[in-house]
This record gives sequence, C-alpha cells and structure tokens, in this order.
Amino acid sequence: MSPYDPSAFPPFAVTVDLVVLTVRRHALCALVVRRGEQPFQGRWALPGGFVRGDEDLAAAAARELAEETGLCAHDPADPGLGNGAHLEQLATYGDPKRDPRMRVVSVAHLVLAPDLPAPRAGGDANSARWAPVDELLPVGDPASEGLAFDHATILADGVERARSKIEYSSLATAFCPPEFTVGELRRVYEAVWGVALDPRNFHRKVTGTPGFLVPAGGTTTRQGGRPAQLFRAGGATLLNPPMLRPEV
Amino acid sequence: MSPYDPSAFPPFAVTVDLVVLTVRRHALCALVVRRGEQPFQGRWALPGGFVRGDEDLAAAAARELAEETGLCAHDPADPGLGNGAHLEQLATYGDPKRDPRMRVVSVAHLVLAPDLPAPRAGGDANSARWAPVDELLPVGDPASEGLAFDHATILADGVERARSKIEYSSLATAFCPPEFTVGELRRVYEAVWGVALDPRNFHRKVTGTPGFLVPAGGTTTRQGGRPAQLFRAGGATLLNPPMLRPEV
DNA sequence: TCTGTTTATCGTCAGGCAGACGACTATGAT
DNA sequence: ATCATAGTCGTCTGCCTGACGATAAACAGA
Repeated sequence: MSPYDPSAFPPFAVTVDLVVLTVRRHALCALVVRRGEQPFQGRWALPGGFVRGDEDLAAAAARELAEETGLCAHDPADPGLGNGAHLEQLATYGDPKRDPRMRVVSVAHLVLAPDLPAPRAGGDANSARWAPVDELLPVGDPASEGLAFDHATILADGVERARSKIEYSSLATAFCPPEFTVGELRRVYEAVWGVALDPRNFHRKVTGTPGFLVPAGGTTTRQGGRPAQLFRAGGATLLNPPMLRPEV
Repeated sequence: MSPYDPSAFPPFAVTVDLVVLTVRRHALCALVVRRGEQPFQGRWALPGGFVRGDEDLAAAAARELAEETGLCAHDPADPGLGNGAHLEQLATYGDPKRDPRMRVVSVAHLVLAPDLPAPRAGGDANSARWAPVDELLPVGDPASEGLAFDHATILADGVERARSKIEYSSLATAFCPPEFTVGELRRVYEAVWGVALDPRNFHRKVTGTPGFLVPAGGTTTRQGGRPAQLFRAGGATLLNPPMLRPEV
C-alpha cells in the first residue's frame, strides 16, 4: 500500500440509509419516503443521506433520523431514557452498480421506535409514510417494483435483524412507550414475528426473567378488559434463556 | 438532496479490514500484519486494503484474504466445499479521526478459517503472524499500545461476533478441516469461548442435532486415545435449540 | 342490575433438554 | 501388563416450555 496519494484510491460517496421500524395497529411498519428525483423518481425509498465530512457514521444516522421523524436517537451506550429510539448499525451495501450515477457505499442503520404520530418530511405529508413491511416486501421478490435501489434488500435485512434480536435481548421494549403492559409487549412480539403467542406463558416468561421488567407502580385499562400492571424496561439487555420464536 | 454534483458530498476512501480467526494449539488466534509505514509504523494491524472502483465489498475482502493467506473465501450463499473459509461482513467503522491522514471508512469483515500453515505476506515471514487474541486484546484496554488505528476495537467486535455466532449456528465447523471428530469440534468451542465443556454432554448435543454432523465414514486417532469417528459439516446452518455458552 | 365480552393473571401438568457424573471401550506409551 | 488418554453410551435430576384450566377485574349493552 503506497502512501496516501489521492490518485491511489477511487473516491466514494458514503451515505447512511435508515430502516426505521415501529408497530402500528398490530403490524410491523417501516418508514419510507417518496423520491422526488431521478433515478427511481416517485418510488418509495428508505430515508437517508450523505455523511458529512466531519461526521461519524452513527451521528449521521442520528441526524437523518431527527430530520425525518423528530426522534432523538438513543445511543446504546447511554442508558438515558426519554423518547429515544434504539439505533444500531445494520450493514453496509456497496455493490458498484447499486446507484446508477456513481459509486455510493451506504451504511444502513436500524432504528426501533415506539408508535409515533404521522411522520413529517419537510412538511409534505404525502412524501413520507409508515408502510407495513409485508406490503413493502412482496413474498420472494427482492427486486420487484417496490422500493428504490437495493432498499428492499436492506429492509429485509433490517426486519430479519429485528426479528432475531428480540429473541435474545430486551430490545422489544424499544417498540413500546416508556410505560407499558405485558400485553402490549406481547403484541409487539406478535406483530414482529407474525405469530400468536400464549398470553399466560408469555406473562410467566417476561415477569419471571429477573431484570427484564420493573413495575412502574400503576395500572392501565387502555387496552380494554381487566386493568393491567404497568412496567418499565429493566436494566437487563440480554435474555437468558432467550424467548423462543415458535417453529413454523 | 440535490443532483449528484461531485462538490455536494465529501469524498471518502473506502477500505476493507479483515478479522481472520483460527484455532491453533487450543487458542483463538487472529492474523495480524506488521505495518511498514507511517502512521503506526512497525505496529501490528489487521490486514486490509482499498476497495477498487469497480469492486463489491465482499469481493474486495475475498481478494485481500487471498493475497494475505492464499485462502479461498467461501461465499455463504454457495455451499461449495474445498478449503474455503467462512467470510461475512462484520461492521463498518467511520470515525472521522480514525485515520490521521484522511477520511477513511473501513468495512470490516470476519473470516473463520481452519488452522493453516504459517501465513505468507509478500514472502516476508516476519511481517505477518497468527497471534492469540488474548495477547492482542489486553483486558479492559481497547486503546492500549496494541494494534494500530482502531483495530483493537474491530478485533474485539469480530471475536465477540464469532463467540456468539457459534452458539446458534454450525459456524464452528468453519474452524475445522473438512473432516473432523467430535472432540476436535469441542476443542474449537473451548478455545473460542475459553471454557471447558463436558465431553459427554457435548457429544450428545452435536450428534443429536439432526443435520449438524454427517458421518464421513472413517475414524482417526490423530488426537491420541481411542479412535474417534470422523464427521463432515451437515447442511443445517441454524442450531435450534442453541448450544448454550456456560455462565460465568 | 345482570350478563356477556375482553383482557390480565395465577396454577397445574407432562415432555424435553441440559448439567452432573458413572461406566465402559479402544487406542498408544512405558 | 499397566497406565494414560480420548471417545461413547447411559442415568438421574432439575428447569423450562407448551398446552390449557380457572379466576379476576374492567366495560358494554339488555
């Protein structure tokens, strides 16, 4: 490797793309924005943008997230609360032909957020929306007429990461408001995995895992039925033994 | 986002860095090369290099791997055998100050390889070696006088990925030669996790998991003691239920 | 007010799996 | 022959999970 002569390496553009997931009305949804320019003009795409010259990758992702949703990203290292969403790096996509205009390497990030009011994208309500991932990812069709660029692949990878990670971590609480009931948490698992879980066994599992949930000292009846105890996410981040995703 | 005016985004250099892990003499080892130039001249670093202008990220990683070790990377999508090592993307590191000379974004990849003969790095036997990861990662000291750049962090992330991934996948077989015994596989787990496992329970677990191991139809006594049956890695990639890493 | 519906929560029971560990087998070394 | 080393098969016990019965506490409507 020779000294850093600018002609010794090809120049790349580096972007961040965001897979922002939430649970709305019992469905796992992703944030998508409508493209206003070529290529893929008019098509839906994942939010994202260029990394600035003096900016860390995670900072760029957090900035884009704030610009698109107003969410304050929550550094995993910082256990501060608030309305912070979970943000983590997902993977990097750098196929030479993924953008027809130039060489772009995109560092995708995964964001898990509680259910939010309608997204705001530059004030234009028509240019950003929450879409159920099932609509964005038609079965077995990673390159269909869906999302722009390779964003269907990125979204699929993000969804798979979320599905597997809630198995062995307490990350599902990132989809919930600060205080939530066991039933609300169960509906998160059901929406993300697309399965029905036994309420009694789920209750036993989550309340029996030390450090997973801490009582918040109140009840709510916002789901109807008998009032349910309110909990906050506990300090435990790793679930051992994991919550098993039901087989096919 | 304006049209792609080259002045609208800062130029980046994109590199791949490799965390190449193997098990030698009961210890988890990583491949490191000695830097011949500034900065960090004379220090050990992870192998890596620039991504070419028309090259995919995985292809760049496979090319660097072949250049450094002669190993043929093994695309996870292609279940072909041979001496192919497992290669997967690890994470991307893009702190603006991680390279003092310029803005470099590095896409780290993880390689798991069976024990190899001594590495060859441009014919200079003194410029590349297998080092036990315990020596490269002094306890609680991610920024010590060890590896160059942020490579200690990258290595730590790669080791942690390997440690957790052999729990729920059959990836540990990537550390073994094409035919291996249950005991050899167990010693892989013991080296990667740094624990002792019960040979009887381990044998029951791996032979009882359908699709994990297939008999290769022979025995060997290369480890001493009673001859052991030889196995090949089966088709199953996911271990369910996982192999549990013992608690502290 | 009574009754049905909804959701939450507690209990019971059987099967499966993991950890601890005993027993036996088949090699090579001394 | 004896020992040391590894491999392989079993047993037992405790824990966890899945299936599911039963009870509790709210609301809606007759």
